Amino acid sequence: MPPNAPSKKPPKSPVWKPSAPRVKRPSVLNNQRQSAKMAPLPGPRPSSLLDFAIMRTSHLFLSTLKEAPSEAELLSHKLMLRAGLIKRLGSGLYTWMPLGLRVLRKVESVVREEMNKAGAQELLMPAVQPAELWQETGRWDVFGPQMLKITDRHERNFCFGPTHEEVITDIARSEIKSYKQLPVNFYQVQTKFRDEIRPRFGVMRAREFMMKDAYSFHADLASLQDTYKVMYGAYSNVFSRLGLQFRAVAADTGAIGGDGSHEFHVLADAGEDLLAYCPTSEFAANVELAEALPPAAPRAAASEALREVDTPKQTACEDVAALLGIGIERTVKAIALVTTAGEFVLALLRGDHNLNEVKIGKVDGMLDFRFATEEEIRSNLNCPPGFIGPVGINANIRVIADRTVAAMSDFVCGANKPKFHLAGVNFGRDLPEPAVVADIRNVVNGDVCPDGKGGVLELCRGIEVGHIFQLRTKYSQAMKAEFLNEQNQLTPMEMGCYGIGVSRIVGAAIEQNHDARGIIWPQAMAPFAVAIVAVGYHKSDAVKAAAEQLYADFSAAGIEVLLDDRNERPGSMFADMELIGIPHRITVGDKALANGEVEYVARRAGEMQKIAIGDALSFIQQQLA
RNA sequence: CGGGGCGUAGCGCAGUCUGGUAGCGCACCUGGUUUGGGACCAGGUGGUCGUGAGUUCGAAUCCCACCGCCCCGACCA
Repeated sequence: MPPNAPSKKPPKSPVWKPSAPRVKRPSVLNNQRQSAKMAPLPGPRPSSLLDFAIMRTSHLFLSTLKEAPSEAELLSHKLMLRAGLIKRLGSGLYTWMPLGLRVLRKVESVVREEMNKAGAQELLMPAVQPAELWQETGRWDVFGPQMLKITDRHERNFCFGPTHEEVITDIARSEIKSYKQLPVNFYQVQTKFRDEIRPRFGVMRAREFMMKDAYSFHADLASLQDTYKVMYGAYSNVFSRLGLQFRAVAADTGAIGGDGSHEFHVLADAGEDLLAYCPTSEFAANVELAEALPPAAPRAAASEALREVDTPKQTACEDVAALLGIGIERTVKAIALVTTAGEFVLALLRGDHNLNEVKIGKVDGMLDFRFATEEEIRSNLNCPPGFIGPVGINANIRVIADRTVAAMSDFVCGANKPKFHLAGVNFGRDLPEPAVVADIRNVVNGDVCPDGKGGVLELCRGIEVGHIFQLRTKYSQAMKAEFLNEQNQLTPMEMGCYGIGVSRIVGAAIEQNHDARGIIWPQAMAPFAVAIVAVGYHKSDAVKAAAEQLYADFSAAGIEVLLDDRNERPGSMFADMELIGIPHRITVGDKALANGEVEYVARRAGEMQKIAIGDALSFIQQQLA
């Protein structure tokens, strides 16, 4: 405690309590301390928030690292830590340092502009929400451990908001009484908290994160669909403006059905979602949902005789195929599953295909299935795993065949006999036709696109950065958010909700835009548009004067510029500017200056070119246009 | 929560097996020499070795418990 701290305890329950009570100091003292610290800075420096666009490295809090902390695995996470954008406080909790916050604000502002343009209105709801609202919709219990529940001094229950449907619906029901007030679309940019099972990848899967969430209210479904389309467009604009490669994909609409939900993914190899898309059409879907069409050609007639083949050690389809010298697409694998009702089921897939658990879950009775244990396989088929197949099994074991398998003939599968497989197997002759034929596999590269336009699917990975959803009346009914329509009837409002992971976008953008030297910011989210590196600033008056002049000119032109005026070696300055990803760099040095020139390097292209110093401003303006 | 790994200076690591004055590189501070791709020399600052409890004359090191973090699986912006 400072010597002049009050000896009296603060009052017990003050209306307002400063976190560190101390006697008021003359403000002059503070100013003196500040100016004493900051006075030695050369040249003009930012004196207020109005000068936000103007910055120099001798003033900016920059903390770069040569080595990434071991906590980070993912490249974007490492780079964010090395560039000093973020700092970890706890698992899934990050401080946005000044440089990082500039980036986050850039993303926010693009999002705000597009939301406003789309007719949404910004508001700000509390981060902490009373339990009662969540109990109304039943989600207090349903949301589960992902929700951070807290208790106040009166033992009342609250949560730190993981999302805001309940709060916004509460607002709507108390404010909106008439169809004349509809439609309306509210949004906010808020800190959310979701107690993730396993936070990882830095800000890409943090527990506390920044999200833009919008909620629209409508008198009817047509109006909801209109706004949904507008928001779809707004989201596309946001990600385009941010300079990201992205894809909107059809998402699971669950019980609601219809064309009601899309996810927006930034394409990146490190993405957690696998996507299928068609390069020649608009089709794109999460692999969990992408339909695998039945083969175009009907099943060929049987041409081989059924025979047993020796497969002493071959349990995997690819090994069996290799042993027999046939393609793996001639093999069929059987996967043993057990339903919650205890039914033992065989799922048949082509050897090179993989089971899609979401799809098979939609087959009758297969909701909440699990994989059979080795004991269950042995007792039902009298055979160890690795050699099981659909031939000669007990007639009451249900066989679910993938569409592809159902169209196969003369295939190879397990013989239900250790160390043997069967070849030349044919449905209808060697075993009954399968009880169920369904789409139960993941699509693969080269599958025919299900939109019927003749394209062929490709797979890629994506990071989900946005999700739009037609909620319909789920919340408005539960919470009685009703209005009077033109016929004077009380009607629940149609609702839509639209989320963007603002902080996640920063990580996703780096994942998509980096090289060995560091981050390469897309223009729209760069913390600074231009870096001026002054080589020999503290040694050469000419360099100093030229760099300061450019800095002043750029600033006056409204360009966000970072002047590197440190007394560092050039290598360090270049390395720092590259690590933090400034898209354009002007180098001012004695050599080029002697010819009246400066050097320009684009962060991405990396090739240096000389520019007359008088042309620097217009040249950069051209680059930024 | 299950399986694996790690906690030693701001960051990266050695030391732990076999107990005996806590080390290296980077960063930071002072002085000097340097200055177009992360300089060099000299001198320095900084660690109750994650926490607690034990064993021991003596614990970073051995024993026990706890906490935290990271990686692999089920959640999602």
